[in-house]
Amino acid sequence: MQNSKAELLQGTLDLLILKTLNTGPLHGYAIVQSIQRCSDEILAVEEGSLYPSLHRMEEKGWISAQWGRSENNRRAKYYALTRAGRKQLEDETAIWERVCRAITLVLQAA
Amino acid sequence: MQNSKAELLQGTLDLLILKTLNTGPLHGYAIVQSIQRCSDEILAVEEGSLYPSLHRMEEKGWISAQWGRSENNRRAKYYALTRAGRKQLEDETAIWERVCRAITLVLQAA
DNA sequence: TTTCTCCCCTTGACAATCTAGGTGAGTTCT
DNA sequence: AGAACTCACCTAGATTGTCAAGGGGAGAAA
Repeated sequence: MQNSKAELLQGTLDLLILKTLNTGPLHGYAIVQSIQRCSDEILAVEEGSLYPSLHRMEEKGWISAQWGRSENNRRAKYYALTRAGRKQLEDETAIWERVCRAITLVLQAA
Repeated sequence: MQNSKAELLQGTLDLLILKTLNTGPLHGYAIVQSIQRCSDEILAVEEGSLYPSLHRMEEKGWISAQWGRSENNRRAKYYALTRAGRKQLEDETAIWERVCRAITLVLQAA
């Protein structure tokens, strides 16, 4: 419960990463920047959250990793969605929409 | 990550409870039912989550408790929003809307 | 009197995130 | 050439919130 600093909703990080990778492979550092940019600088993913999440999802087979070189000529690990990952992205998106709608309903109750 | 069973988004329980109490004092059992009903049976609050949350918020001064009798003539602890609780409700509602919008933005990105 | 529902509670496990570090390689500045 | 900075990776430990799984008592209903 920080003051007004941007935090993640627990449980949404995997979804955000999967979605970010949906447009093509990216390395970790770029994923953070992409999420931050796409969210209007509201969401800030800490590296201490990012890498454990990436490793979890790789283990589960949702993403695959491959070493390469970044645009800045630095060694970087590129992550790509697998078929299972695309399925997971669909599922989690549906769950998010469902729960988000439910919460909104409660907040709009008389 | 259950199959399709309704879960809470971590971090939203306090908000849901505060909002539910906004219309008037309720006892714990009734809070659960109210959230469930208002959310179209999507959100199910476990008692093992509810009571710790209520006690946390009482400790923080957002709600106050008072023993009474339920509609069914049973002893029940009624919780009511305090002034600080109303403020907290406002704040958390704003944060939710902000973060919810941010996530939606990411999910809608090309 | 047995059973059911209502209503309260706690303990321990678990999962996700954050804090706070650390590494190394390439680039830029002085 | 050396220093400082950025990019990009990583991990250990603490913290937090939720869930699972219990338990108890009192009123109502069978």
